[in-house]
Parts: sequence; structure tokens; C-alpha cells
Amino acid sequence: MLQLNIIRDNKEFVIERLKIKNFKNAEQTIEEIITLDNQRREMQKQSDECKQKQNILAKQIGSLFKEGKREEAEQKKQETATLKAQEKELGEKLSEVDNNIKTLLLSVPNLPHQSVKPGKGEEDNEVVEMHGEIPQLTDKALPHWDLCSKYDIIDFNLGNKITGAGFPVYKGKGAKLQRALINFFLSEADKSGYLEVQPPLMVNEQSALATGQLPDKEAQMYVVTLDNFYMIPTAEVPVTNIFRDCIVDKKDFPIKRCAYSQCFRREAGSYGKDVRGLNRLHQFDKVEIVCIDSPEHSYEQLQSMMNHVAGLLEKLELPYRVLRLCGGDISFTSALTFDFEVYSAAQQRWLEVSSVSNFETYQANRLKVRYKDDNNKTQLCHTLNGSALALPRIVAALLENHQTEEGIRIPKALQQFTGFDIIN
RNA sequence: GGAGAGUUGGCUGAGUGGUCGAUAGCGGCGGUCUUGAAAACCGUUGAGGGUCACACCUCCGGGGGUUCGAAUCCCUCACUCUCCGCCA
Repeated sequence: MLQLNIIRDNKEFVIERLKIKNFKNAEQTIEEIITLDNQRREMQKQSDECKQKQNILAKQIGSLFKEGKREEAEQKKQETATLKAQEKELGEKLSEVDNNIKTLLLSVPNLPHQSVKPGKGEEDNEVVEMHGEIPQLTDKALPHWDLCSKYDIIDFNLGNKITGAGFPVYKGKGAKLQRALINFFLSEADKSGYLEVQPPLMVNEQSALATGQLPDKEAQMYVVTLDNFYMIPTAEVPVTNIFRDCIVDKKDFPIKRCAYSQCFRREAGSYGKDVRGLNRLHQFDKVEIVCIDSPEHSYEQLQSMMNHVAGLLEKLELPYRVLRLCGGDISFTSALTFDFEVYSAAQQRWLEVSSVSNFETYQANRLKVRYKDDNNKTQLCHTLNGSALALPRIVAALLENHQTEEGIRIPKALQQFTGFDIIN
């Protein structure tokens, strides 16, 4: 959520930036927010004055009673009745205006960073880096779903029976490969200075609201209605919420956390080749990195997170490219996002395996993550996160790119975690 | 699941209707003393709204109520702890 004072003080700038995000009715919404805010402050003032009068009267009544001046006290009591009625009316209007502002604010996306270019969607994202050779596969090369059944490592049909589409069962070396990747990612994160946490896989409503999954992305999550919990779509939710309502110590910057978790996404509306095999699952594994930093250093931190992700892909010997998302494709809450995509050689397509973002103060404002600056003033922190990495598409690319006639070659860096060097 | 007890500022912990936004201790910050440090002493130290700045308003787990007035009384929800039951 954007800070009201920023909207108030930089109206034109805010509107202009919002347009890059293709936010419709930017002027109208911002104007409305400012008008309502002016109303709010005026009402607040009136209501405060009303309360002040009541407080004064209450004190007077108290001392009158002590002095035994009953009648005078009773008289004053009458006065408070009108004030109370007045205040009630004002209070109701005030909370109505307040709610309207809140609703409007929640509908406004984050302002994109200066480097974010306008664009309609995916097609306008800018490739900023390319790494690795694209493997040339033979005619006999298979897409990963066929490799999965050929070597009996991932069973999609079994998952269909037990749960439904998008819940595969990993078997034998498939299961071990998963476990190895998780350990590899966690161990690399540890080396980069991320403190490992194991968060809950279900969160309450407040947490889902704070990181922005609610109210607008409710359809994306599985809901445990009996207890009013939400299955996490990413570890970002519980891990970022660790810091909700906290004033953190700036000495601890950058605060770095990593977490392995399973992620649950309903993915309503997806279909076709996008969901084939491991391309899009309802339950998948991911290691997430989360950082909290000061506004001065958050972009350095973003760069260091990107370096970390790039290092993982290099060690896995996968060709990848980095995209700077354009205004039309960047997420609602993000100021700047880089996507990492690996090339899946048999499918001959790029698959997104990581998304690294700086949310600046947008998330922190809702979460109330603050720190004290050098003047000891309370300020909002910047929050950042990234996948490091999401497993299924990595597995897909590993299987396809590293397939040989003898079997699937395991990259060297991973072998100490798998305990084998080939799947055959 | 049953019975009971709790939830107060970074932490510990007072406060049961009237200057209580809250005693005290610890911690933090600043200072005195010291070659330096520790100890001791002095001062300072919650958040949000509002204001040019003050004033002022709100906040004692969340929400609602009683009252002229609530951290204090009532209702409700959440959470924590203890005992019992069940169980990985």
C-alpha cells in the first residue's frame, strides 16, 4: 500500500508512474484519495475537539463530585450528552471515509522503479542477460514428462488418483533428486548468509492480508475453511510476516532469511501446454529468500540476491536469461522485478524459475515493518524477496537438457547431494 | 475435547472506576567520573494521527458494551499457560 503522504506531496509524479503500470483511472483515483484524505483530516479535527471537550468535562465532574457539589456535577453531565451524540455521528462518518480511503489505497499498485519501461505484458519484457549454451538435442530427445515415465521417477497418474491434476508423486531417484535440490539450495543460501527458517505452511487471514494475497488474490489460495487458514502459495507469506508489526534494528540490516517450503496454488484458469508435466503444479517445492533493508541499500541488496540466483543456475549448468519486467507485467506490489528463466531444451521454451523483486515500502507499509533512522525517526523498511529456486521447472530443465543415451546426467555440484551421477 | 488461570511499553512486572500513556527494575541512548573499560551517579527512552511547530486526539491482546469518566466493570473472539483426556 502506498503511503498517503507520498501521494499527497507528489501527486503528479505518482500519477505518471502509475500509468507505466497501466493502472486505469490513475488521475481519478488519486484525486479521490486526496479529496477524501482532506475530508478525513477535517473530520478528525472536529472529532478530536469533541473528545477534548468531553475529557475536560469528565475531569470537572470528577472534581465536583469530590467537592460534594452534586447539583453542579449533574448539570455538567447533561452537557456531555450532546457532545456524545455529536461525536458518535462524526465518528461514523469518519470511519466511513477512512474505509473508503483504505479501499482505494488497496486498489493502487506500487510505483514502478525508474528503470521500469512501459509495456503491455510479457512480450515487452526486456532481456538484460543471457548465460550458457542452449543444448542441441537429438531427434530422440524427449520432453520431461516422457522422461519421467521412462525412468519411473515422477508419476503424474498416481497423483491424479490420490489428489488430482497438479499433484505428482515423486519416486526413487525422482524423490531423491527433489531432496537433493532442496538441500543444495538451502546450503547455498546458508553460504550467502541467509538464516534458514521453517515457517508454517498455513497462515491466518491477517498474514495473508499483510503480504497482499488478500483481498484480491484469494482465488489463488487453498482455504482451510473450518479454521479460517490459508495454505501458503509461497514461503514469502509466513517469512515476511515474521517481521509484521516490528521495529527492527538498523544494525541488523540487511536482514536475510531463507526458507524451504511446499507451495500450494490453485492456478485457476491455467490450461494447455502451460500445465503439461511439471510446468505448473498445484503443489510444489521452493526455497525462498527474503530480505529487509534500508531504502538506501535495498537496490544493492536486490543485486546481491540476483547474483545468488545466477550462481545457482550456473552450478546446475542450465542456460538462463534474465528479464527486467515491463510496467505491464510487473506484479501489483513490486517496484522492480527481474525474472530468471531457464531454457527447457525439449520443450524448446523458456521457463520462469525465479522472480526477484524489490517492494520498497509498499509491503512494509501494510506489514508495519519499520526501523529507526539516524535521526531516530521511525521509517518504513524496504522488503525484497526472490525464489532461489522453485523446483519443478528446474527439474524439467535438468531432465531435458541433461538427457543422454545412457540416462540423465546429474550436474557435478548436485552430485554430493544426490549421491548418484546419473538417472537411468 | 473438558476444567481453570492469564494477555500491560524492547523485556520483567505494578496498577480493580477519576491528571494512568501508565509505578518500579532491566535493557537502550546521552552525560559525569576514568589513561581506557567496568562500577557508581545524573539525565533520557513506546506507537499512530494531527500541526510549520506546539496544542490536541487515539492506543494497556482484537472487537463491542456499561459510565460524565475504563488498563481497571460486562459481553465476545483470538492467543498463552496449568491440569485432565487423546495422540505423532
